Amino acid sequence: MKLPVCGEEQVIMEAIRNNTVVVICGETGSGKTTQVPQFLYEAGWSHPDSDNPGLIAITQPRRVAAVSMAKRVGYELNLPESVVSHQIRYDVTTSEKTRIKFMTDGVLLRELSQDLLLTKYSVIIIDEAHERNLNTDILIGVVSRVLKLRAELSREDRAKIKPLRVVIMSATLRVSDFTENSTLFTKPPPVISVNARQYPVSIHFNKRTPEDHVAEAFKKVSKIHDRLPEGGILIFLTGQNEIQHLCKLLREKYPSLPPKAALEERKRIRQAAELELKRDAAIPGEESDSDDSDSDLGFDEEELVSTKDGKWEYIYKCEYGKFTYTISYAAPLHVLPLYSSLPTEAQLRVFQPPPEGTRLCVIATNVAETSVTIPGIRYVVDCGKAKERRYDIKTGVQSFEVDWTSKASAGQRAGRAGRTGPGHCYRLYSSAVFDHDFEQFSTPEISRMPIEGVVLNMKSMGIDNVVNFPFPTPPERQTLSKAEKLLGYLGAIDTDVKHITPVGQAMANLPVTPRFAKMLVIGNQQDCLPFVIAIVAALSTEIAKARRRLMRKKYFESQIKHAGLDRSSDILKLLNVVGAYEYAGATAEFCEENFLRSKAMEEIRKLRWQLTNLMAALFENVDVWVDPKMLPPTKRQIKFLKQVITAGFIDSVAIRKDVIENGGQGGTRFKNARGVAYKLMWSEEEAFIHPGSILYSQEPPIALVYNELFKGATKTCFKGVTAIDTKWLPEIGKEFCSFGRPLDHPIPKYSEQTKDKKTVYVVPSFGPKGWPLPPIQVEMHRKGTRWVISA
DNA sequence: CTCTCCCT
Repeated sequence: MKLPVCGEEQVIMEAIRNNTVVVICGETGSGKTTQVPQFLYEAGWSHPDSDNPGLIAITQPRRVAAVSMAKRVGYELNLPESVVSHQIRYDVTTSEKTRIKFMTDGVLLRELSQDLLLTKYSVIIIDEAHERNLNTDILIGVVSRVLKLRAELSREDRAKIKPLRVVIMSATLRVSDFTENSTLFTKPPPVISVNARQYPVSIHFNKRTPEDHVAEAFKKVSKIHDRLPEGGILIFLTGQNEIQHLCKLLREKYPSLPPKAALEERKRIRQAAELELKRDAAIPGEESDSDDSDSDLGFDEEELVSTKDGKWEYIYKCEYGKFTYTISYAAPLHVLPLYSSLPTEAQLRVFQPPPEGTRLCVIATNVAETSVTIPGIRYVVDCGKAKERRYDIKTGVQSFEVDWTSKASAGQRAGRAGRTGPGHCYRLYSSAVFDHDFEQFSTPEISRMPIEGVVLNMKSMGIDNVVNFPFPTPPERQTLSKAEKLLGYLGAIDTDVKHITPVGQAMANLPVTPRFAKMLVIGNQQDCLPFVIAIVAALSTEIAKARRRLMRKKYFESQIKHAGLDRSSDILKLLNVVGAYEYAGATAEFCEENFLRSKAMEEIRKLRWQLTNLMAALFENVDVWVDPKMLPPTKRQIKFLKQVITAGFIDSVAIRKDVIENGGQGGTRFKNARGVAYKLMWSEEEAFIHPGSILYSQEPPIALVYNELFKGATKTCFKGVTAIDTKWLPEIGKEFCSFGRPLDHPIPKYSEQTKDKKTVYVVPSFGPKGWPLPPIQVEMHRKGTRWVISA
């Protein structure tokens, strides 16, 4: 079958020739991703002698897509991967012969900070723009400026610089944020719509919206499986727990062993019934009336009446009439979970055909909405909800909340049933809920996330005035200023003019979030850089594996083991884990035994290599290598590492409530951290050390820094805690500190001879709320008539 | 004691 996009080749190519920006809309299955690069290639684009000699670039939001699309196009054009290449974070196949390059959008953003004009390229195709990912949005903004620059330079010297073309591809028609945004494109770009190769999907709404969508999904899947013709079922739920629960229910009801004999029996009974009915139908007046009392499935071929002791009673209907029979088995269902933290092997099982005589039934999260396409799906069951990460920009508190998805995303989910043939989508909510409670589109990522990384990246490209940046959807002013403030605390930008500093420039060269980049640039002391790199690599990757309930004790033991000598930091515990993993030979068995996700550990390993090479390349006098037999840090190094961590999280300090209320001194004695409240810098709420932290079972520290702050069902908890010494704060957190008057006790000491220097105790106050800290000793000197604290 | 999904 010819791809729908091929019918539009003329229109698309003409539009690209006549416009610098073109938008192409076409749902999954239209073939735009694989075909548009080929149209360009075949029309001579990227050919060294042509008018547009630069490469054809296609960006993807996901690594797998970049790699597999490059393979596909290379295969279709019969060209090697040195010509149709890909580049993702850890894998490049480009060569000097490369003509078409697939890459993740993050890769192109990084290239932009090296070469703002994108001189290598003649066309940039930005795919999946409808997903509104952070990187894609930023890319569209930057590229809109590059277009103008290239156009100007090309007018001056056409022989040297050619204009750039941009193609934005979207699966939905939500493109007005791009087309009608005059700060982005002064003249609205043309929009070309391509039909999709998609079969019709009938949508069935529930009459009423149930409280418990898992129970409702169970009922619906049972009905589909019992009554409807073959075809895979895909169920959308919100998270791992729900998925595992439904898996268990369905596996109990429909054991996956295929009782072949029973299946044949069912077929035999039905055939016999049909024959008999056919014979009866020949007698006039004996036709049965086909009432469709159960039309909610949209089928009435076979109806399940009741089940008793594992016996199933069916009413079988065909064009000749109706027939009732019982059979004593439950047809097997091949039930598979699918969510992203599942090991790769488990995820790959959904692509294999289910065992003979069983029906595939995949229970998935949002992964199956965009990134994973499961073959053979004919029925979709959609709970209509999705789990979303929320981020309170003012307080920095994160939470996970389950809410209705958008109409656009419900449409995507339904579409999954129409890839191989006509399908059905059962929505476990009423059409009234859909009409009234569903937003048209999901909120773009940029409106939901902290963006200090993006802002630093823009500053490094020379964009100082980020407020004027042509965002497809501008983030809130507060989000932007929060990002600039944090970059100020980290020393990455000048606090007055908000211009990038040399340190900031160095940080921008590192492919990690600014906090972690800060830790790297200050970490090259006392031979600590390899440790800092390992810590940053681990923090940048999701490390922990979901714990199994039965193994609670063992898990706890392994936590203690991982903590090693120092038990005052969850982050140093990560360092120990990385070290132990490498020492054990980086095996999957080690991960299994120690409650780690091997996928994450491999990612950490690759990231350590990347960061190590980068640090060595970026900084003179940095001499690091990846040592698989990395020894644990010494006591002195541990202290330094904690100070480095403090610097990275200097705006995430928390102090014990009882200590603050006691003027910064003394406080209550606690045996463990259970119920011990901490005060936060940016919120009036209190927070607690999570029971999963290594610090929970010890006397809680007076002060700590945390990686993340999470709002759970009952209270707000820290994630990734490091105990710190309040004495460090006046130095590491200068911008947050002020000092009160010298204390009378202990008595100030004056230097013997000159009397123009004295050592005194002062009470520092820290943070936006002026928390009193335990007194520290400082040296003061006389300046004119006043005493000032020496630097 | 429970974590949707991605990326330099």
